[in-house]
Amino acid sequence: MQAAMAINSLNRPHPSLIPTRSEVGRSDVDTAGKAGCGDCVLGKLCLPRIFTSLSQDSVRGHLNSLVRQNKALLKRKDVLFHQGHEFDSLYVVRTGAIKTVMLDENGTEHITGFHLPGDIVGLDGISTSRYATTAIALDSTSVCTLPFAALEKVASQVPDVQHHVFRIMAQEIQKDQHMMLTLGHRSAEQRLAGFLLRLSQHFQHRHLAADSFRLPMSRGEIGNFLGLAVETVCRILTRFQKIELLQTDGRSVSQLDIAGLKALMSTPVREL
Amino acid sequence: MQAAMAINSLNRPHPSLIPTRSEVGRSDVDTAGKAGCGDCVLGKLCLPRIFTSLSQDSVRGHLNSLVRQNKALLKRKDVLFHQGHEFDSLYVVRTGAIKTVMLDENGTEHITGFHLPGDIVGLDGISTSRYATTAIALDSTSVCTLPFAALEKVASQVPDVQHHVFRIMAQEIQKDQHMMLTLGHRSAEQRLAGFLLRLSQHFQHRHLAADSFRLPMSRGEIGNFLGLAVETVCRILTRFQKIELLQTDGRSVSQLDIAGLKALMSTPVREL
DNA sequence: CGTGCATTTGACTACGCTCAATTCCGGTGG
DNA sequence: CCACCGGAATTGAGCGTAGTCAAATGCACG
Repeated sequence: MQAAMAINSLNRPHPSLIPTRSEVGRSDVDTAGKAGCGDCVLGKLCLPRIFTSLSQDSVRGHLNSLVRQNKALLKRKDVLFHQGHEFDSLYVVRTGAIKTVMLDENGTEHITGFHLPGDIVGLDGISTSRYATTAIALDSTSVCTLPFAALEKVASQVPDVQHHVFRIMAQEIQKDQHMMLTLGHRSAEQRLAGFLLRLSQHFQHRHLAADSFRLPMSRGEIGNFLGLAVETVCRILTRFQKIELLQTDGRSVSQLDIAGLKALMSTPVREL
Repeated sequence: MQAAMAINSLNRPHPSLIPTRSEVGRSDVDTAGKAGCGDCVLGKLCLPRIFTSLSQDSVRGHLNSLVRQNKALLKRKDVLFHQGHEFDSLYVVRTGAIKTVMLDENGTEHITGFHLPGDIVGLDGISTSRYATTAIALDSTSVCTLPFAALEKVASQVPDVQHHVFRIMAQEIQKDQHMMLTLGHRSAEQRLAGFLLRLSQHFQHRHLAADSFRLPMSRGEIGNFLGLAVETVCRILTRFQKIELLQTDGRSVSQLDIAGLKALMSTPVREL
């Protein structure tokens, strides 16, 4: 199975980070999906962040042709794109969850982000024309494909679209900078509290319960992402349970005390 | 002096991070400068990253009109733009150095980046139409101003320009993600080694000595940026001197052992 | 020439990592 | 359907890196 191959090649450090494209092409994911994405292009579920406020028919036409029938279904551990492969598309997560993993020079894996429905993945590939990370599904996940060349074309014809793409990229920059702050200046407790709050917020925005949800990732992945050892993540979670900030059962989190976590966040920070 | 005011308001936590624009406008920097930026628009010194490979006269005209006479000179500690102020322009550092500082909810300062000649600052303002950081000159610094509205207009008319802007923003994303890795997964020694190497590389690209240069920022600023205490930065620098990886004299660094530092970087990393 | 910040060094502390062992859970095959 | 296996999660013990506090020195700017 090709997807499995891709995963394995991730696990053992690969000397050449630029494998050829063909071997693990987009063919390892189901590109069929249900037909007729048309109605979701401007809807909230599919491309909420890009196309809000775009409604002229001409634009709608452009965008529909862009994403129509460009859906893909991924199973857990399927690879959406691979670090070093030629960049050609962005993807919008529709359901499920995706992690992006960077393999550094030494062969160590670093998770650069978790991406939930509405998020866009692949932006890191634009600068070098090669994906800078590998995107892996954490769950059964469906995505919309946005061929970047086509997106650029539409963007150059419709200023609104161009503007939106700029904004989306700038949002990513802000998000990453915020993460830099977190990693550089906050304690393990605060990192985890912030992480949970961000997840909670995400679910709230989608009209789901903000205080009780399922984590799509393992403790190990959380730790890797936050720069903490697995054991630290565990210990802090149990500590949080003891002081009633939340309850956990495996990957389920419930009774999240949002105010309490926020209070933790505003605790005196390392001044440095 | 208005610039000083701006600095002070940074040092003590300001409840409202969105001050009015007028009080500390762009008027606190010398916008005059020498006339005739025309010849540097496509040159290596002024806008190297944006306009490489653009040479058609039409493009040149657009770009010249964009940046001509839009230069500003900053003195040490002058504020180029202020967090929360309305975003309108990007800036290209021509000479000197700039730091971007983010003031978080708790009033703590976090340095999100140092920007040397050729770097672009202000990208973080695009997403919200307000600058997300305050940009402060570390030295006497000159910048080119790129009014963003005008840049967007040119970008929508000239696909090459649009593409370049996308790339520049994606580069920033990659840079920030790399920083996330550094902060989350590397030891203090490795962070500092990486920091020095990046500086060294920057100077080398501009045909300056790679193994001997002046740091434009204080130890404290380095520490803040790297998520380390000032004392740690000092201690590691003296340690580096003891093992002959470099020599320091105040802010001057010399005899940088680039290979040695690189070796340090590839030392086993925390697995997490 | 003095005041104040930057830098350096030392002593001590503590947060979070490592190593190790156990338990829990999910998936797989009999 | 249950037993088994392997990875995930949890908990404990001990340690090390880097932070905190404190003090001395250096340096720049007024």
